[in-house]
This record gives sequence, C-alpha cells and structure tokens, in this order.
Amino acid sequence: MFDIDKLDLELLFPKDVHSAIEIQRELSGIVKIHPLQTERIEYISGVDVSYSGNFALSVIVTLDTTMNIVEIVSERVKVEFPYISGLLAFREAPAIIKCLEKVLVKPDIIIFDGQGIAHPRGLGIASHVGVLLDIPTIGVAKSRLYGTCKKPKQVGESEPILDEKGNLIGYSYLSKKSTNPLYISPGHLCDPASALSLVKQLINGYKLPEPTRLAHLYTQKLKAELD
DNA sequence: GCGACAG
DNA sequence: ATCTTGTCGC
Repeated sequence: MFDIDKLDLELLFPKDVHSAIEIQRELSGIVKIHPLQTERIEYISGVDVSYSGNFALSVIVTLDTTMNIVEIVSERVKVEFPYISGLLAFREAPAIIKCLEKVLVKPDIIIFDGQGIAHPRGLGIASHVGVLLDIPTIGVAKSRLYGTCKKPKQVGESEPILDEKGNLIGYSYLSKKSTNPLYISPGHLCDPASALSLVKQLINGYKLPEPTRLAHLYTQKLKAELD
C-alpha cells in the first residue's frame, strides 16, 4: 500500500547516534501541522511492537468508523538499533514500515504508541513515519517525554502540553479513572485539537484508544506463540 | 554536576 | 519493552 522502495533508507538506519539526531533535525522541518477533517476519516490504524529475542514483532490493526476490524497485518524484523530515549523510531520504525508495506487497506490516519511532535526535536516516532510515508499520524504515549502540562483530574478532561516557548504541542488526556493520563500529540498532517478529538472518539472503556489496544493485544499474542 | 529519560 | 503472582482499589 506504500511505496517503500522509494524511501531513503539512510533516514531509518543511521550509522550512529549523532547522524540519527541530524536526521531528526532535518525531518522535523518537513512536519506539517494543520487541522484534519476527522469527519472524512474512514479507516484508522493502530500500531504496536513487542520483542522476542533479537526480533521486533509489529502489528497493525485497521478499524473502520464503527470500530469493526478491517484488517490485521504483522511482521517480524531483526532489531538493529538499541532503545535510546528520544531515538525510539530508529529501533521500531523499520519493523513498522515493513508491516505497512503488506497492508492492503490504506488507512486515513495511523496512531502510534509513542510521541508525535511532543519530542525534544519535534520528531517523535509518529512524526518520523508520517513524514517518510506522507500520511496523517498521531502519537499516543503512555508517559511523558517532552513538554509541560498539568495532570487532568477528571475522566474525559484534558490539559495542554506546552513546549519551552509556550507553544501548544499536544494534550494530556485522562481516558480512564485511576490511570495515568495519555500524552497525545500530532505526528504529521494533523494538529493538537484534531488529534485529541479523534483519540477521544476511539476510547472504548479502556485507557488506550481501540486501534492501539487491539494492536497491543495481537502483538502480545504473537510473542506468546513464538516464545 | 544533578535530574529526566516515549518503548 | 521485558522479567512475573498475587493483590489492593475503583
């Protein structure tokens, strides 16, 4: 569904940490933040990655507006980059992109497990993949990486996430009681308000939005079968 | 130097 | 993320 062949692999496989950071600075300048017509969205995909030995197991679950499963695709890829806070994309994106290569139904937007622009250099994994594939993306993280915000007190309540200059880069959102809030930020071709709005619509009784929750479930199931 | 630090 | 059982609270 995506022309992976036309991608510059240099942007996914840096030779070292320094070049990885240079790549992020370069790509962050390409990120486009603008409102997204959520009412025109048909398919929404959720992505998650688990690990088994030296392999990354990625799963993409695509749902329609009714929350019905349209497609589930998985991929197994050898891990090449270590986990370094701020450089998550270089570890997980390769497996995610190979998985997207097998997807038949092209999603209108993809939700990632991690940050969008709420990142030290404005390029979390959602933004990185969004720019490479030129598709709308949103980052939904379970913990904070960058930015300042208050903690929502009531379920359904949100608080703005601001960068060092006071710019709005996302929202913390309490999706379920007795849990830590979600950290939502646009990845690419989306904006904070649209991202928050869409994620709210996808919460179905659990902390995580349905596409992400299901992708996590399948990635864990895969891991259990290949242990 | 000290604290923070997506998955 | 991963290693892991029961258990306290909403």
